[in-house]
Amino acid sequence: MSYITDQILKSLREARARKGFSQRELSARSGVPQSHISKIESGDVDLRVSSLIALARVLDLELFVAPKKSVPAIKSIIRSAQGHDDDGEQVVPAYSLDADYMEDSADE
Amino acid sequence: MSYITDQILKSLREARARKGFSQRELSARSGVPQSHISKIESGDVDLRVSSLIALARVLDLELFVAPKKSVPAIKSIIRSAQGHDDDGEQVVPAYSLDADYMEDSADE
DNA sequence: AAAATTGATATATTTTAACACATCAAAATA
DNA sequence: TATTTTGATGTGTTAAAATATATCAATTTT
Repeated sequence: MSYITDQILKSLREARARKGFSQRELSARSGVPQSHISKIESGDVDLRVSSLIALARVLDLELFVAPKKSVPAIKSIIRSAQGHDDDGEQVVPAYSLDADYMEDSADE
Repeated sequence: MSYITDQILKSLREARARKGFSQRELSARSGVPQSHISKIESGDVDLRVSSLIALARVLDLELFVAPKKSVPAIKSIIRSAQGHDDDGEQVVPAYSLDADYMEDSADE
């Protein structure tokens, strides 16, 4: 179903979205072809570590290996790192007072 | 020089050592050929993510992606996780009172 | 409405990881 | 010291990642 971890997959997709990169832009910056990025993000390719690192680099992510037992603590750290702004990049605002987009909407 | 991160490489080697597995035993448990493990540990192969995950699994490690800025905190957690025992597996004792091995020794 | 951008998908080719071996010197064990 | 185990290395084969390139429907933008 997916050669890669859900955590990694999710992080890649979200990080790209957060940066506002299209697959083509990420491709240009990382050197990985857009068609390949698409396959990677959909999880149906067993990519090489170098490819993963190349993408992570551009997305300001780092690849790791950690003892299983320290996973919960690490996930908590990651959560807070992405959560509220803190030295962070431009955090896309969930809403904006002077905007006139969003006629109406619901979820997320 | 090395397709993979130093952190990952080091973790793989140390985890195997900690568990007292030979490359052949790790091979048997993970399904990755011994000859390949050797190449991987010496860092001159751009392995696939599935291989890395297979090895990590056996070594009680997990593969991750984290925001660069949270790296220091994570490394600190990892350090303490490997450091002193804490719910940990069998931690190989540095010395033992009723043992008659180790005529003499020094470091580590 | 027209134009541009986006993610997904397809094909053909090249590159290389992964495999199954087998061998070897060095280190550990008997 | 003889034996076993270890990590490293090599060869040939196979499977699949990675590439370049092109296309397409669906959005998004102008």
